[in-house]
Amino acid sequence: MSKKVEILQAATRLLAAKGYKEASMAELAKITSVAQGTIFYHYKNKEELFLSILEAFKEDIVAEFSRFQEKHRFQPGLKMVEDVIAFYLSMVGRMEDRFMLLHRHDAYELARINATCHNHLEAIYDCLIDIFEQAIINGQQQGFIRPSPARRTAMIIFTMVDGLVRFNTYNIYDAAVLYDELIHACRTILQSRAPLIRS
Amino acid sequence: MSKKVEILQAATRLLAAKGYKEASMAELAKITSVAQGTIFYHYKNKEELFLSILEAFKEDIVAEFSRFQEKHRFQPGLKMVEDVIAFYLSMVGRMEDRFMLLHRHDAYELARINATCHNHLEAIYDCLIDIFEQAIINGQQQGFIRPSPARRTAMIIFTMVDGLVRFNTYNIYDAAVLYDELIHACRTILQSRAPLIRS
DNA sequence: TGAAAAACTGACTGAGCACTCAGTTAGCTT
DNA sequence: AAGCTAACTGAGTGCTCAGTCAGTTTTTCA
Repeated sequence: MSKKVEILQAATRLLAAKGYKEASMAELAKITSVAQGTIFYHYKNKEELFLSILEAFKEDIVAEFSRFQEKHRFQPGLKMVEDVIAFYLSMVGRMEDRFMLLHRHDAYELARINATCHNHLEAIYDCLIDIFEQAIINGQQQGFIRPSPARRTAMIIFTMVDGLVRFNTYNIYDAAVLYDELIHACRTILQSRAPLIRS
Repeated sequence: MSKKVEILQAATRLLAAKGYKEASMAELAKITSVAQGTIFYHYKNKEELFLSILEAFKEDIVAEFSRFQEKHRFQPGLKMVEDVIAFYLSMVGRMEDRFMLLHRHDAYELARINATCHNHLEAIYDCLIDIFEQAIINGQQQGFIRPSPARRTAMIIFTMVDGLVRFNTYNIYDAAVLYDELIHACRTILQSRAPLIRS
């Protein structure tokens, strides 16, 4: 593996664990057994390195989405709700570092002044929500999921699932306890035949 | 107002806006028109200042909770769902800085090695979730809300509402668009009489 | 094989940082 | 007014940091 890729991967881990400002280039150099100068040979500066991490994340997320689409296109019924949540959680597990990065403020702060960063973030979130949206549209076509604006419903479901992940990361509550409750809540929101009672 | 309180308030704003590491004591001194030494006269170090901010937040949140309890104890029906969400969102608006701080990683990182910080955070989250839990228990007693483990349901609702706030903070999506969808989803999850269909 | 290009090195720099401390000022008591 | 304490000052200290650069090693390819 090239030094450039090694640096990128180590940087992902380090920046996720410590945050942008706390992670130092000296430590990154030490971890990758490389001189500090080498890092700056491959990446103009710390910011560009950070953007490269985001870009690689974006590409991997998009690839995950295709993978999901192939697997789950013909999955019938509400079982799909569990599946899509399980898929999302497994993805979080496989890309723990990057989801940690996504839960930090560094990227959003940079996005305010850097269009590239903003675009990467937008693409990542669009893709994450696409996963839920596709499942909802699929379920609606089959009649298992009640009609609703699929995109917005997907965003609601996404915030619920992501909230669980966050609880887990923050280490304040045991998120595992909430898993069944979450599935149940999602089913309730989505399923057809449950009459809507407005008070 | 005493210099000590002025420093605390300015620090809250600065740390919320910039994050723990990015916010410098020199800038804080400049903002409050005070010598750097003055800050360290009142607060032993940056960490103690940060803990003081969290402590003040905790106290204010607890006070908000009593305020809410008095106002909403006898609110009937599912209207309460809108009310509790509106109350939460108004609270976020009134204490924007501190909720921003709560959405950063700084506090959770410190909580890992500092018990005081962990306790403050736990107390804050407990209180925030209490607001939703109380409303749910209330609704369940009146028969408007289906029986369920109130605490866990409250946590689910909390993550949804907090997710909306986060979307808004992150500036990636227009969160306002989701408000009606959120209320609708919460009602669906909570209301009685909607039969539970397990596939 | 030799020369050009690419990859890599690490000592160095200047800026910014949290925190200190010897000294000054303001407020309070008697 | 005198004496004491609490509040405040800001230049100074030692340290860490991102980024540089002149020089060395490795790779490429004709």
